[in-house]
Amino acid sequence: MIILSKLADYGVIIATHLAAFPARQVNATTLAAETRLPQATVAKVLKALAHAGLVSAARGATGGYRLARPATAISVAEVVAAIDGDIGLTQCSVHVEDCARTTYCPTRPHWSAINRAVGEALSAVSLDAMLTPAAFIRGISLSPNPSQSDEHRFSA
Amino acid sequence: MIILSKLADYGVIIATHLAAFPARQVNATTLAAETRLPQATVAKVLKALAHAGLVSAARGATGGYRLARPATAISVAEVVAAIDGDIGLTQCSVHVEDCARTTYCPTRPHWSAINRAVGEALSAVSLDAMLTPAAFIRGISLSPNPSQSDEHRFSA
DNA sequence: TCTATTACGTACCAGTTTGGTACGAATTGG
DNA sequence: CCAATTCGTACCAAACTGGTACGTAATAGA
Repeated sequence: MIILSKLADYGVIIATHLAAFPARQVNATTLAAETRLPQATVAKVLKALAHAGLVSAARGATGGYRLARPATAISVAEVVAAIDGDIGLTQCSVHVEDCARTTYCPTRPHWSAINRAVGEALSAVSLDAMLTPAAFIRGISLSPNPSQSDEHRFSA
Repeated sequence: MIILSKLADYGVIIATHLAAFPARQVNATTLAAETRLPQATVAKVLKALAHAGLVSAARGATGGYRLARPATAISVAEVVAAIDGDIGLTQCSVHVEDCARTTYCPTRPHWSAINRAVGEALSAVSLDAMLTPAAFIRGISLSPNPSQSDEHRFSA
């Protein structure tokens, strides 16, 4: 199962790329080329980020985007939420009223604890941290071919 | 955004329900009625759980399903993985080879730490724990209308 | 001040995945 | 031998995601 949508993944890549050059104002086309992402999709992601106030947009001939706040003050959770909406484990976590089993479902109250753990994991990492070498976060190999490591896959 | 698929959510509900009556062998139709879930969907979920070895299926006239292991020895993560597959934050977490940006994408190594946090959050909760009152896990209100609480929603 | 260039923002369309259903094959107890 | 029950496969519909195209707004230069 994949937790993050492609767009949310792109959003983190784009935001991190912006964080790498804080003072620069860059347009969507250039950003797309530098990140190797489709131009139109990048524009769509940037729009969502701008709407959430994470990046500021300047129009006109010399316009472009830049981060609205320092990279240390923007968490991955914010970027993901800007694109995919609030984070919730189950349907009833986000739309409580839609669940017909509200009165007797025994499992529902327990999701909140797991929900919180996920949210905190995403909130704990800032864009700035995404730029630092991975080794600073955990003992992750920086080998050229990280697929040798099992770190990226979680198996029960 | 919703992290768990509906089927995975159903899977936890069904597995928890089975855990509530450990010795009983029950068929899919009865299980569907008791959980208020569509019969055909329950059968599909049970098939996935049986395939993963979490429940044992008995065929024939007096057949049915039961947990293959004690409820304390089955984690929510296993149930989810049985239905939705391995847990991964991003596409490249599960299918590393599919990512064309492998060589220069700076964000990828960092996902593993978040991945691990999510996996541990799901692994830490057993089916047995899902049956105990929520208050034992965190200070969650047990009021008849839990929607009054904000615990279920995570906002950045 | 006008015009042309540049880029943002919105609306629309196609593909894929997920959720749900129905039918047939196999197995066991009476 | 028959009936009941489950497993397994194949199929269909709906929702969502991803991608594209077009219109609108703003600025720089003349």
